[in-house]
Amino acid sequence: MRKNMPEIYNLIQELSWYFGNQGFDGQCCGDLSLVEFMALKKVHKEDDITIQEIGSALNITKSGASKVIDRLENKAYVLRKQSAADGRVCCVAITGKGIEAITKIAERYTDYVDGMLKNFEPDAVDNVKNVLEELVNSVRKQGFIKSI
Amino acid sequence: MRKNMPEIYNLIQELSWYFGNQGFDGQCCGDLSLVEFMALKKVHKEDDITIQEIGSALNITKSGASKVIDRLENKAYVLRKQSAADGRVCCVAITGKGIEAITKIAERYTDYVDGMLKNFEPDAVDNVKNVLEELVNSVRKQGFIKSI
DNA sequence: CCCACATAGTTTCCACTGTCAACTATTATA
DNA sequence: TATAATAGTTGACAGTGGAAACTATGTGGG
Repeated sequence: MRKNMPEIYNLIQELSWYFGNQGFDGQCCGDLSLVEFMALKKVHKEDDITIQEIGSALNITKSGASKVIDRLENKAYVLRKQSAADGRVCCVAITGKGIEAITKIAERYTDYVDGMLKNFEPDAVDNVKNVLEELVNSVRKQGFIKSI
Repeated sequence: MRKNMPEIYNLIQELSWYFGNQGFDGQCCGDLSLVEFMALKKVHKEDDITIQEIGSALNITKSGASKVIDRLENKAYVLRKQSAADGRVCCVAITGKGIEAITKIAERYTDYVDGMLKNFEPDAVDNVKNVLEELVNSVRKQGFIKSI
């Protein structure tokens, strides 16, 4: 095992706790839970995304994904429409209200991050961004941690 | 709003998703959920910690914390004992089995992190560690994100 | 062209979680 | 000593996601 790895793991896990479900009392903003918000972000980034794609992006089953989308649809943040190419496929699209919600929440988080880094020099901020980009690239490449 | 903040926030959130509850299908290792594991880590770091301290460290209610400790105690990973100084206070201590479990899980995560960083030069690894330390110090200072 | 099979999504049943509020037990205070 | 404050537990409850069965649509071999 290489040097520093246990420390790095502990640091990532602690940081993640603050940005995870427990970080904000179950509601990330208004009426959205964290999964709902993450799913909404996916839909925002990739319009006409399918249920399964959402599920695998978030590491939940298609059954779970279907329910997350149910909730988002009930709140009028997304719309389901049948794919023209394949009648089985359900294309999910974000609504104006959805974009509004996502924007507001992202602002709130960004404020929080801004507060975190308020004493960082511009160079240090750039370095933070670069490190995080490299870490995120790595986790994307590795995929989710497999449970035993 | 300063430059890079939205990007940094998005990167942290994506990274956190991989290390959060969804990152490993609800079970982080063997028979522990993520909250249970985080609570166990707290107990390990600070022996004779109280229920409320665990709750506030993890941002859950004392009721929730009590149940997490219930589960850990049923699995024989921790022990409850009454405080000698104050009969109301419940000191929680980790057992040998608990230490074993925590060690095994930490190893698994550390392997994963090691895989993430396998192509990083030693200097880059040090830089990652420093950045994460600074970020964690910042979140500790700011505390949990308040929901609206 | 039809039937078997594959695939996308939904639904039902279920177990797990954490909160709220009420409760018990203990300690502090006036 | 009576009252209030505090630590922790418990019961009722709602939210959540998984497994498996189900529906509906598409595909391919005969």
